[in-house]
Amino acid sequence: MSRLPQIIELMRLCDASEQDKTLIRTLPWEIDCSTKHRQIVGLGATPDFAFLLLEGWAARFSVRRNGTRRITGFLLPGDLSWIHALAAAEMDHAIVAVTDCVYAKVPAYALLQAAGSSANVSMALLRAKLVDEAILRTWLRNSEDAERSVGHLICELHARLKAAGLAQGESLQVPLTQEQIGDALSLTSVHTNRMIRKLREYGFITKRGSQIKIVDIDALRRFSAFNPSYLHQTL
Amino acid sequence: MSRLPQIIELMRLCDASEQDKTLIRTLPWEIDCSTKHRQIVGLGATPDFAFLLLEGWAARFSVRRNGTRRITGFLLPGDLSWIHALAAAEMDHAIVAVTDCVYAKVPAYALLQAAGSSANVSMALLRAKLVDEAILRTWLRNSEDAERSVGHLICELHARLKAAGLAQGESLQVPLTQEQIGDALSLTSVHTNRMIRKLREYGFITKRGSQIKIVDIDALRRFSAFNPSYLHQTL
DNA sequence: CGCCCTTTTGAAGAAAATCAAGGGCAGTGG
DNA sequence: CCACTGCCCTTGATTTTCTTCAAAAGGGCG
Repeated sequence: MSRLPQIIELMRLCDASEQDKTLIRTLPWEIDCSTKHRQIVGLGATPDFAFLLLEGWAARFSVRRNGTRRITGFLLPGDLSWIHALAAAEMDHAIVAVTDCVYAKVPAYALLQAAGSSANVSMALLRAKLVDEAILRTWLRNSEDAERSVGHLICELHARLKAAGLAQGESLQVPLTQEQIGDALSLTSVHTNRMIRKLREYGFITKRGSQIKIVDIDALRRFSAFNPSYLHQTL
Repeated sequence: MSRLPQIIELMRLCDASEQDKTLIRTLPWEIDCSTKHRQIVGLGATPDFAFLLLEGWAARFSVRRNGTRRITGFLLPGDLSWIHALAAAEMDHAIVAVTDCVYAKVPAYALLQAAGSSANVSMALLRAKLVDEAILRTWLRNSEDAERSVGHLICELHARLKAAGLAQGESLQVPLTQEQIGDALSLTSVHTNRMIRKLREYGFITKRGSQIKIVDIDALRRFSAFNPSYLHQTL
């Protein structure tokens, strides 16, 4: 399983010199996996490893006191979660497998050392964090209108999957239930369903099972006020 | 104006050695100020300096296409904004002065260099970022109920002001209009007003002008599901 | 086939937005 | 010193959006 070096997110984000690439390639790691719905990193845990998702989807997940859930972010293949590990801090949320997942665990000390010895590597981590933060801000900003929120999420997932080489053209595989989409947007599953139907009625998307096809991406992006620049994709 | 070294956020966040302290103290900086409502860092700008707020309040600010605003974070005295500068990235939002402000601009290259030469300094930046992110996540999670959201924001501001030595006991000065609070919580000013009234009626707070007194902080925190641990305050 | 999970639809109710109009207060200028 | 002005807060009435409750209809898999 020598896939890690090929897909590691870091390389997408820095002008890695050969030296940096070697540094990343020689990071120690350990492959692990999780079945659907299992918690990968628990609330309150202090992980001693950075977490690189290789296959499957995961979500950052909180439970409110009243029992409702809130998803505060999706992790797609290639995404890295490292800040709690490097800062030796307790998780303020959990990471849960949305589908069966395969992931690599990179020891925090090793990543810290790599970052300390290469400005490019720490810059790459920084840029990844910038994007994480921009996504969170965008989720906050989006709470404008339910149909646009759903549209925006589809645009975000499409752009991120495409950058990771996981979307064919304007089609994407979204292994989320409408309840999970609702948990991410603070909508009920019933209302989420109606908003998705509206997007279909408007002619923005078609859908077969979990396969979504964006019919007119420019129109959907305009409708949802989606501007991909905040994702800082260097494609 | 040699206040910078005393209040710099970094020192609160790392076990700074004498060497680190010297490193921080000798950072170059430039004092600047802004009047109320003026934009300090614009959308789309690529700031070449980190921004340390010394006096006054500022807000991270986006405008939706329909003209409504969204505040995605408040900057209080002692808060540092650096990631866009260090990553040389365009701002995906603006920073606006809520009140008249005094702030220090620390050149990005100097901060980058300091972080590169001290693991403690970069760890401090990391921990500050962890808190920023946790606050964003918490704002997302809070969209549960308007009265609790207002209560939670009051608790957050109180905890942060207290940590910065800017709150006397359970009283705090909040120089925000109800419209701005609404912009931060995605509520209209009318509804924000009603929710604040409810908090008063419930006996959680009293208010005279912009001075808020929390009558029973444990009760308000319980009501609003506020748990200060995500702020990682080391007090 | 039958079961469970998810999607879909309907109807009623709650939460928040919108529209509209006063009222308080601080600052300004006559 | 008082009227005027602008900004913000406050309250009421109405409408929209979203939730809640309920039930039926796929759809994949043992």
